[in-house]
Amino acid sequence: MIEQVKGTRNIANDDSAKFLHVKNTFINKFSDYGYKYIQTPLLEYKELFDKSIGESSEIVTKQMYELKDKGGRDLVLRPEGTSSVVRYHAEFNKDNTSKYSYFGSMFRYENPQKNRYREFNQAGAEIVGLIDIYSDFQIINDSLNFINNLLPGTTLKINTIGSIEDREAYVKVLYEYFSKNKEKLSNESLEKIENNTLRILDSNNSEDREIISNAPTINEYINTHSKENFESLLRLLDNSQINYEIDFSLVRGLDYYNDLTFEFHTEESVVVGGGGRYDNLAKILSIGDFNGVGVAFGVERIMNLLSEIKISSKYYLLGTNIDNLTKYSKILDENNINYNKPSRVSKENAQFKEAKKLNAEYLINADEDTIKNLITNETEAFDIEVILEH
RNA sequence: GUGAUCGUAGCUCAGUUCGGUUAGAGCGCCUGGUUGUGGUCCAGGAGGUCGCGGGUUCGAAUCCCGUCGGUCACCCCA
Repeated sequence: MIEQVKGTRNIANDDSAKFLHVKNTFINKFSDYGYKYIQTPLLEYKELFDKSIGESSEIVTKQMYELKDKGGRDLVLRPEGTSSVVRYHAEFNKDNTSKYSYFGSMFRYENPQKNRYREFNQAGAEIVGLIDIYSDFQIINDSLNFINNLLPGTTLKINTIGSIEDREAYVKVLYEYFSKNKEKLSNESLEKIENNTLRILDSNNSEDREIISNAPTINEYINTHSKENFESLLRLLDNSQINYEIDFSLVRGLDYYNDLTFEFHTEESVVVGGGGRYDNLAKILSIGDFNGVGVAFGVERIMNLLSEIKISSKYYLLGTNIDNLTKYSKILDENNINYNKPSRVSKENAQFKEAKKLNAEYLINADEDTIKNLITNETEAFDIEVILEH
């Protein structure tokens, strides 16, 4: 038996309807809001993510699917979507400001568990170009409208992490603080002191809790401009009656963020999406000097929280005579009626069972020239005019 | 990368402790009949490299080692 590749998923059976529901809702909503759907390649140069996500991030150091193609190029299966959108924008749309939405597979090599797979789908939106606080606001506002349509009760957590320079200064202070308190830190956190100091802050380890709670907060190191922006954004949210929770420990996994970071938490405390501002990403990639703000949702995380979606076919065409079946198919097709039918000419009882299983409303019997309402159990002579009126 | 746990029919599982005829059940599927109060019922049937590889043994679904995969947690993250 050849089994599936570890961490990949087959979207089939009950998942199919959920997947399509999430995808259609996302694309329709964001397209109504004016975001242009974009599909970028699954393959990108490794360099794109080395530079954008940052060499200190685990995504780059451990989790990328890397491959060399036959021309010797260093490629990766994309681990996230923002970098590709920004690459596209710089190449084909540089001087404009655009809203983009995307939907598709991302790849990260890590051990699978609930809500985390090696190939997973992200639904994302970006505003790239010349942007301001209103751009930040609408990414959050549009995201909340989308996610609360699927998962009511999902809430916003928000933070500002200041400029990249602020963060560098803060990391230095934090490094000194943790170095002085090394003996109180857990082994896991000790490993992070040199390369990933910031991440010690969101350790769940009980040993670390006290030392973290007394650590200097980033708040003191954030420049006044960033602070003012954050406060105006919070005012915009207040005015729109959007609830939020400020969480100073909210840092994102990707290095390119500055100022705004946010996450969406469901009632079950699952983080189904997150995003932030990335004003320096184009500069980091040396492809331009424009800004951006974006969001990404974990499609499987949303799917795992949806209750079962039942799909039904309104009409089911039944028959044990192939000529009768094809005759009725022609009539129905010509009148643009969607209907289901048996995969082959099987026994009548089996066809009837299938029609019931698929929650069909009407059963067209090609052998008897009748149509039966399966809810009221009334049978009458088949008449295409009656169907067209349904 | 680390740890726990599982893998027997399409699905859910029994059998594994303590090795022993031909590996079972329910559901689903197929055929014939029955049924128009049509999902029922009756009869028959198909379907299994016991995840894979190696080892121990007269003999392995069962014991040992390895490996692949599922689930969950840590790390990390959407």
